[in-house]
Amino acid sequence: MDRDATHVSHTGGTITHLNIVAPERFDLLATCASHGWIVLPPCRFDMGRGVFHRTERLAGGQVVDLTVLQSGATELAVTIWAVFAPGIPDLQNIADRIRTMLRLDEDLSEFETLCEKDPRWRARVRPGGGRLLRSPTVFEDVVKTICTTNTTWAQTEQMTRRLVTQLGAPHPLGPERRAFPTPEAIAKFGEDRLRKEIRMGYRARYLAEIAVRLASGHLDLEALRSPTLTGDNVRQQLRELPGIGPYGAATVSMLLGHYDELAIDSELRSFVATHYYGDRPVTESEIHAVYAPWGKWQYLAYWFDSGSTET
DNA sequence: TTCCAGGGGTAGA
DNA sequence: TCTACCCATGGA
Repeated sequence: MDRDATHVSHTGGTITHLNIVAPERFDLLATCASHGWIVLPPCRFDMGRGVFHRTERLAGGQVVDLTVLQSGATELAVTIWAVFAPGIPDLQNIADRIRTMLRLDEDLSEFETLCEKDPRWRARVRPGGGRLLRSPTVFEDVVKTICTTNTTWAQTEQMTRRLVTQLGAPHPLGPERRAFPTPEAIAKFGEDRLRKEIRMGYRARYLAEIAVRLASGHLDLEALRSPTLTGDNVRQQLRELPGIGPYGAATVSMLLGHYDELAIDSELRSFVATHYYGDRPVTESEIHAVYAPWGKWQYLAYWFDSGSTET
């Protein structure tokens, strides 16, 4: 938390305000529009008002609704809707999650300097660009990534929506707003119901196994945030998860801030073929050749090259 | 019907 | 390391 919070009580609940300091050149709209995750629950975005919404289940189990608005060049105004008065640990917990989701602590100055050298890229990377939206937990990013494999984006949305609607903890003042399900909730639900009710297909087995390993304490995905780990270290550990292959590992490691490897999927393959190889089929080495000059920033470079603001 | 979508696991060479 | 095949689901 960056400043003292204030809160007022009202019928049935409390509203607490919290200010968070953002880095220079931060742009909430650019960050929210940067990744398809913005349309997957529990994320919501009010484009007209520029307000980012999340429903979060805090460490103590209470569910809160959050709205984030950019109130100044380097200031974010957070409003917390709850049925209790959040204490200091709760506010710290909420601030940490927002900082993680919006990558407020990531140093992108080297990438920005590289973009500044080329007018083409300077125009492409909008002010505040580069901070790609992610989830507050590695678990949520892993689950959502598995939901993107070998399926359409529409089905990814449907699977995620059913997971949150059926398994997410509801907000006490509005049960239509739910947090992302915990590993415990998914483990308890079980593989069979994930397949039949969430319609995850063969992904049900992968998700059930990961949830059970997390819930039983045999797996700690948050440890992957350790700054001592390299991108290769992170991807190697992710590859040990069922359902996470080369694409999934590169996607999640990118979300963890390692941009040194491309996640090659049908989308990237198609983009590179169209824009660099006259629309003919391309090999992986031809794809790598396009972005290799960007070194440790190559995935981020691809992201802006493709103008990825997809939904 | 058949194909395939922001792939992954496995067997066999 | 590379290839072929299978895996659930649902839209075109």
